[in-house]
Amino acid sequence: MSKKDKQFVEEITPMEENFSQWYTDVILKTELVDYSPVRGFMVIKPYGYAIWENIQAYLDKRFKETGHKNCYFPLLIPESLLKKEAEHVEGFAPEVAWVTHGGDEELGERLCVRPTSETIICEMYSKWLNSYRDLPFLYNQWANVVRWEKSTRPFLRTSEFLWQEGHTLHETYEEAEEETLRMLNVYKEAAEELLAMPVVVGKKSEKEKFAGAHATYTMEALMHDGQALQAGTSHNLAQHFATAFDITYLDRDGKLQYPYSTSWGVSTRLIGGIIMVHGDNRGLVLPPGVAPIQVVIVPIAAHKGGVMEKVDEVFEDLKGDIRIEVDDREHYSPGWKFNEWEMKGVPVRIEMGPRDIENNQVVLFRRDTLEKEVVPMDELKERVQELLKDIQSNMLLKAKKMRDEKTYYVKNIEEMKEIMSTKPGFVKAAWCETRECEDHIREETGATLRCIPFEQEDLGDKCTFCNRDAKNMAYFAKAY
RNA sequence: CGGGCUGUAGCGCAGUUUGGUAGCGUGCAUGACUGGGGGUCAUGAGGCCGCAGGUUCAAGUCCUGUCAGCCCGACCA
Repeated sequence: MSKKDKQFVEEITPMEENFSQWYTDVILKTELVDYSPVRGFMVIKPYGYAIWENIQAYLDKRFKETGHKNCYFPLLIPESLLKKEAEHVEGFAPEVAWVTHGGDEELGERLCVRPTSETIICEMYSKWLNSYRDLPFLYNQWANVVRWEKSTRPFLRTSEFLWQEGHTLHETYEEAEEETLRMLNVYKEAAEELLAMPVVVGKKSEKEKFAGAHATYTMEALMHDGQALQAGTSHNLAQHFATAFDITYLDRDGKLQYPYSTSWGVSTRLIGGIIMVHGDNRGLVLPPGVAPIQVVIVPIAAHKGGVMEKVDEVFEDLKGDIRIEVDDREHYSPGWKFNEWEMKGVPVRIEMGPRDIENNQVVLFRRDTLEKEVVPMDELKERVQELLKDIQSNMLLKAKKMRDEKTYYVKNIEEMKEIMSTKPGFVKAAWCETRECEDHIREETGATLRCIPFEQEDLGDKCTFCNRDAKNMAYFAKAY
């Protein structure tokens, strides 16, 4: 390896050496984000934003298929509204940003920048709901929210982030519960089908649930460093917000009733998940489903014998179904471009040079396995489509394998402590579901309850940690 | 919030110990040659040394404050 090569490789800190530094290096060098002048606020650059747009497109379609409509509620919420639901305000108060002035004038009531929109949406819902015939309300909004965080990391925890928040009203508890689980399932499918990110779905403990919720469901993904990422949540709010905001309607019998509400959201945090589940020491590895560029064509010796003509031909042929770009920059060498696009995680690269033109073939490179293959020109389109599908499914398999390798059973808290300090990951255990035990586990091991999974395994009748009667099998991990 | 570290050209850094004309590499611009894994040569442009005070004849360098970022930990979801 030449001195220069070595220098290049060292641009990204190896993940085994320092995972946090690797993450920081990757997001900056691949131009997903940049830091803004305000602490905790990030700029999402075009390459990063394009990933978000792809996530949005998929989810927006799924939301509409499941009967939801988009709308938009204001950024600012009067303090009096925020305070209406006691647990909710207690949970969010420490991290809301306040607007106190309009121009030079001090406001009569200060306004908070939404940390989430339950309150203002419920306020509006109380005006809009009159009859059982109006139900259900199935609305979603794509928005930004602000939570004043003490320590931040781009995508994973920022003071402002982009997300969608669904807010629904239903006649019965059962319907609300069904909606809550339906949307969690949409998230799970998005994670697995689109992001190739395996998730564990289940319920949060009382301690971990959303401020003001009756029950919180979550999907949890495991990152390369063995830490879990809460990748999406769905809350059954029961009648908590309806009563607090006095949302009422007349039912079939002419009686005044409170509806049941839900809320659910995923955010730009998902992008952080993609990076940390799939990335390697060369940089990003993007699943074709969300990759802004799925295929890049790198012409070699572009000025020679009909190379560009053939490149244009291939580009025209593929561009209808595939997000494809031609890297025709003349001042970079092919080798430089190979490395650049690998770092940026483009799933498939097509190399086309004089040799290929002569033999009526191209060279294909796939980012997930780093393998090259030679393909005859007339099989190219078919092969590329096949390859994109194969990469997508292979990435999910690979991620599942990684997760399974980092998922452990333990016999007691000492064993868990050992695992958390040496080879962190998911720990499955029988659990009593008491707050006392949960706090103890956290203190001893640094791990928190991730969820009580829907898919249960029989791990015995006694709590693995405190020997009380176990209620369910649960997942624990250190979390982002 | 605590501990450690950093801020000098787009990026990576040296210069700070011992105050005295702003440096290197890379990138960028132009041109030529090159082109199958981070090319070669030539010419050129690019600096409120994070910001604000202070000490001094003189501050990138010393002092105070402040802002931002990174790493480790705590907190939070």
